[in-house]
Amino acid sequence: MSAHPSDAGPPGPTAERAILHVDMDAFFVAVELLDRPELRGSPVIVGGSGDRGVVAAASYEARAYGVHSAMPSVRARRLCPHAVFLAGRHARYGEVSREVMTIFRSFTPLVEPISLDEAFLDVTGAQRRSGPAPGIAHAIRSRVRESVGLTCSVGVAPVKFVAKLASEAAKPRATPTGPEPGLGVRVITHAELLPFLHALPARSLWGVGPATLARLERLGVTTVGDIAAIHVDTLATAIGNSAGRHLHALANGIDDRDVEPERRPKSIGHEETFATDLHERAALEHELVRLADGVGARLRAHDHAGRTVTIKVRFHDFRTVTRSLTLPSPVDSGHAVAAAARSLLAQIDPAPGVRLLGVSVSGLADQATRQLSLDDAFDAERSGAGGDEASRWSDASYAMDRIRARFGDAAIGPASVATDRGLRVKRQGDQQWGPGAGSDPPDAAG
DNA sequence: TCTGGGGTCCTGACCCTG
DNA sequence: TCTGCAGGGTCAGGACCC
Repeated sequence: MSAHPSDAGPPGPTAERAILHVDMDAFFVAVELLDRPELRGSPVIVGGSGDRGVVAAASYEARAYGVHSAMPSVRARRLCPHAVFLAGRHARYGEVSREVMTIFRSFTPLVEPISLDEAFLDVTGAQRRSGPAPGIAHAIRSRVRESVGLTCSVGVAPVKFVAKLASEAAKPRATPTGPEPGLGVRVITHAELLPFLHALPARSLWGVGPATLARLERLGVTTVGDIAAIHVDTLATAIGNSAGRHLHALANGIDDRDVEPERRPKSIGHEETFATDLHERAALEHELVRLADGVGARLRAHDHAGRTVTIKVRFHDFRTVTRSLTLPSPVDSGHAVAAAARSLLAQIDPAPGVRLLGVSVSGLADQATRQLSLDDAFDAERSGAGGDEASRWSDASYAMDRIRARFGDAAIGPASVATDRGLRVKRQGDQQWGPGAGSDPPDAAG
């Protein structure tokens, strides 16, 4: 168990563990409606509008037509031709998300954000100050509605994954006649845990996707109750040791994972699907530099550096390959990431056509705790006090960050990402759901 | 009916080292 | 010196999540 900050207070010996899962209702769409109230009551879809885009969120009016998140935008448009398509504003959603998380933290410091629109809260200790967990759940809903103008659904349970399933059960539903309000708060007590769980379809367990479900069905398993009843070794043989034991525990209501307020990222990356496939190596290298520049900027913004550089290439037929390289010491400059990524790209023939390119860095370490490698030390000695080439690029990158902070992202960048229309800079969320309709094709390097 | 972007975790193959 | 083995690191891919 992680230490409970004194503010939350340690749970008494008889206090039942109380976990909340708070999930904003149709978050991206709800934020858009907040800013454009004239769209209320209409089918609204947030997502990529181009041929290769997907739906990020759909209003309950759009869901009534069968539209749901992750659906290709082309199909969504066919199902609901009169829907209003919005491109999505990642920065705005982040802003509202921070407001909502601040409200959560006013109830307990033990808040684990899962994404922009949902979080786990451990209110075990907070119950002494604020009363029983169901009351806290209702108070959070009211506060979010009053302060931000959005609605959310809350699940309350003794364990994390059941709290999540409970919030799902509390959500509004889309029906052909219009949105049907949900419970808002669903509480699952210790006594209700197994009956609630065992009636659910196996697919609702965290970790059961299409592939695992197919294997489970071959065992005759269709519900969570079936998973609980089957022998753990049979499950481990069918879906792998780790996953099998984990699912068996979940199905029996066992989940000792704590709410972790400070989760550190394990990798940082960018990937992008192109509006049209790229066949030329030069064009791909050009995109690679742009993506690597964005990754480097984020590494430095989080004060991280990483040793393993991975590229991901998805071909026109959706075949996807990854290539990775572990460097002797951590890097944080776009230049160093691009150099490693370029050597990996050299192993791949782009001739069949590449639809997606990605660059990521893992094996992250804090800059502050970063050890000077032997190579660094030798280089520093060879070249005097100036350090090695990598650290000079790192210094240059930090200087670039300061210029961007003052004059904007497009003020400075790698020469190879410059076009006659200015710098094409990659930033998180600027193409979240696929290339938009009429996106500019990437420029070939020249 | 065509499949985004940003992640995490797990597994298996392979290689190196003691 | 050779062989077998165990363990760790790296690499690639799959599955899953929001």
